[in-house]
Amino acid sequence: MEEKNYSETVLLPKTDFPMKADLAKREPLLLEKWKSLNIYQKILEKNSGGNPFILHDGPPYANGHIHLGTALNKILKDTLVKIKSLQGYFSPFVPGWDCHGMPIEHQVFQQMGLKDKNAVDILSFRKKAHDYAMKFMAIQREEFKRLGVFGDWENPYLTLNPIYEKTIIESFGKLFFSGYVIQRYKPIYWCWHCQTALAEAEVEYWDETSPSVYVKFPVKKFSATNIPENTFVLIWTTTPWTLPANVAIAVHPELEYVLIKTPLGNFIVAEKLVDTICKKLGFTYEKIDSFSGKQIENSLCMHPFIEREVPIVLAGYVSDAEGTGCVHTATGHGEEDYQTGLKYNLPVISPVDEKGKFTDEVSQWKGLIVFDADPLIVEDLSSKGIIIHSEPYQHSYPHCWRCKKPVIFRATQQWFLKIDHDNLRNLLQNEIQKTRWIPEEGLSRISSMVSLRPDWCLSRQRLWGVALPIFYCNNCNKPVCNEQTISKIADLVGNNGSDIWFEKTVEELLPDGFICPHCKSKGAFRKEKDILDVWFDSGVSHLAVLKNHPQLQWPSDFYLEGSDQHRGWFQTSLITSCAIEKKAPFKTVLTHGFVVDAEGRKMSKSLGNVITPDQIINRYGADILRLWAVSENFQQDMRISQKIIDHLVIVYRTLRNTIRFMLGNLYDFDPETTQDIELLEVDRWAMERTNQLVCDVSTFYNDCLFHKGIGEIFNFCNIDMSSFYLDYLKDRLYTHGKNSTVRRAAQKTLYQILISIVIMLAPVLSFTCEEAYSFIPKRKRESVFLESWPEMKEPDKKLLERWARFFEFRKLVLKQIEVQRAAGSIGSSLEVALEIKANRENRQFIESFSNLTNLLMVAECRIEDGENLEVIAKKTTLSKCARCWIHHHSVGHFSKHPQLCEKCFNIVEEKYAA
RNA sequence: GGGCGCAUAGCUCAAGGGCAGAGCACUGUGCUGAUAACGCAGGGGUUCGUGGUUCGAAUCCACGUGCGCCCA
Repeated sequence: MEEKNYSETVLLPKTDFPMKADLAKREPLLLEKWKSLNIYQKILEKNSGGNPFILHDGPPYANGHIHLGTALNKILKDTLVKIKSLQGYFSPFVPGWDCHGMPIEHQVFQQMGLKDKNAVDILSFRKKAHDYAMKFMAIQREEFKRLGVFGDWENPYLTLNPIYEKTIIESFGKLFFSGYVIQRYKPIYWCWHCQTALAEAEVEYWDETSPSVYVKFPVKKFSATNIPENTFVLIWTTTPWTLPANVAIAVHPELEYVLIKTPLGNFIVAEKLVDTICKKLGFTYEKIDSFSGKQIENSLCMHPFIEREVPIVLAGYVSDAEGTGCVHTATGHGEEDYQTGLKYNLPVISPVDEKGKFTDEVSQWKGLIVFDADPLIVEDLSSKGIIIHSEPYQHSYPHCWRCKKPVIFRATQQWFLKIDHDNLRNLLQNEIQKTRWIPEEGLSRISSMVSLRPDWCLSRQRLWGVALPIFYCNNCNKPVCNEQTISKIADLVGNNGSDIWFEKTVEELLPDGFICPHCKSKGAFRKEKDILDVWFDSGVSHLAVLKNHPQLQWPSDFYLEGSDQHRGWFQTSLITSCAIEKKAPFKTVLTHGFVVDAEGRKMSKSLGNVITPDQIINRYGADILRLWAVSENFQQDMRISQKIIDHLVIVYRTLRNTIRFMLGNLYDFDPETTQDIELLEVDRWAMERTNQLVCDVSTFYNDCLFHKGIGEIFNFCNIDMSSFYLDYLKDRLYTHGKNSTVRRAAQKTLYQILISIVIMLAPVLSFTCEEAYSFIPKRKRESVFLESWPEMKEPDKKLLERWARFFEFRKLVLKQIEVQRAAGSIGSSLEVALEIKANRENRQFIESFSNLTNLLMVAECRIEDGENLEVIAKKTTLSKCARCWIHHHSVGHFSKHPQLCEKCFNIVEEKYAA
């Protein structure tokens, strides 16, 4: 018999949506499309009447290329904004950059080959720093666009824009006027050789040998017990030159201290260190008494060689690992000492000038560089019996990164924002409570930080930033900052940029005829030399951006940053906002973890485990990177590795193929003509399952559980669609009449499902969904992003439960088929004849499904009464239809087409007739 | 050293006192009309470790280990 080729009579899928994604090549084309469409503005126009959803972008630093962390952050923001936009919210996204600050200053310094900061021409330096920041802003902007992030890229906010800088000045002014800003001494790293302040990052640590000394402080008043005459607290230090600045002795509240009697007098030291000390000093001792550190708090000693009372204070950082357990405290020469000093209201003494020389206050060693004075101090005090032991000591010590000389801590005047002024700290805490933190741990994290945080030091001794808008009267030396001066400077800066402070003279910066508000002098003034901490720049972004941009509003709905910003931007924003507006600038704050490698270690050059965004984009496409960003739970650390990427590529292919299959079967579909077509029960199941999916995904997305949303979509495509519904539909789509109800009903269902999936995936797989969308017939908006979110309908639970039971039954059937397949008796399930034995209830259930053989994709299904439920699979005896491949008793009944079943015979006849 | 987290199959994640589960990967296999595609089945676990509470612990508690963020 002649084998006819019926393939050409079968309605196979057709689509130009390629199976191979080729994202690295195709994505740039879609970027072009979005650009020419002006998609960002179109979306805003579409949603102009919708409720606003304002996500305020935290500004990345305009230095270097983006890394996976910055990419992750922007992708998450973009995904959320796209979801909200599709849901109809008016959701403008104004990206920003942090442009001032030290890293750029460093880079420019190196580029210019400069050695001495004091010799720099400030204005030409700032011009270069400006250009540097703008260059990297432009680079990062292109990199963010390449990720498929939508936003107002042509009008980003930059902390170096004059209009932004104006807000910085005005905000500082407001804080100053309401009393938040104060000036106070604080120790900072200081290089006496370069005569400059150093930032933490400009200090290098390496080993150095210093004189370590044991110094006795006579006790004047003791709070714990009665003590004998001639009692001393013994301290230990490796910086003898700081002894003149000693203002206190710190002990640990929980440590045990002892009073011992020795040939050299009675000493108080930590109990654990007694033996070591006495051995080192070469004397025997007798223990007289003991007490906790807490008990001796507020005792008084005398400074050993200066007329000064020295209290005993408590500090948690005191340890009994070495020394004496009693810590020499010089508030002007150490950060910890300084913090302790703030708690106990100790004076800040720092008798050292900018050249590292002792001032007049230290008459014995005045004019000597402190390190040169060290041996003299040791010699002199030893001879007086004040130092009772000294020896060289090797330890890690900070050095200037430029001249490599050991640095000192030196107290200088700095400006602070007082956290406890006007009940600010409590307001911060209240606003923290009112904010929604995702994950919830964020609340306790920031709350505990705020409860302990010190005042905010606003001044920096640097070049690249906004100058502190403060003058000093040359007559009374008092700082001057009021409405008049701020108003003038704000205008000047707003019109000319912050360089104006360095360009103009004091007279030009001050209002005409300005009189010192303190001493009424009309005389000369001088400018503050320090600039504002860059964290202040970004900390007022909510004011500079949300209040000035016509499409935005204050406060914002959402902040979304890495978890490190609990200390950084969240806090600085909250502080400026609460101090100025008495309210938080955000309603919800979401944090994500950090990008780490396969083993959970952070990425670093030294570990050699760095993966860059462009490596992934160039090889796999931005959609793969976007899929990664939302596939893991970003509230924890985010792992990435080749293995993970390979896995994502497979996930992507599955999603793409599912979409492609649906598209391929809709090539001749027109939703207009099928409105009255009635769905089969299985189609209604698919629709209800889709309803359920839309509800679940929407809920997950709204809770920012993107990975769960994506997981739901993936499982739906994989399990509900690929494994069952699509496989089952092939017969209806391929072999039934082109316009038959069963085929059109299938298409009508597929069309709805496809649109739902493509829209819900678009915020993540933006490129792929945009591409796929353009192939959906009769859906001719310019972009998938101009669509609306699928309608959330309550799914028909009863129907879904009925079908869940059907799938249990199907599983049983599949298992039996596999048994036969393994035995070699059958191949395709279409060859299977099922013999089912079922009790009444089960039988009724199974028989309630029409077209059971189609649903199970088998040839025959015979049901008999039996116990419970039993399925046996056998090979069918029926003949296979050459066209639809279904085994059917009608095959062979038609002499004209002896290989066809009745259904196919009719279709083929009709076709040939037509 | 301190604060806040995290640790479940090779990978990404569920289960929050009651039989440790899904998808992918892997292995076997079917189909050849989604074809560099698709279907079916299978193997795979010291739930980071130690101790405790409990009839019962991946789950609650304590200690420890490793990792991350922040601080010192």
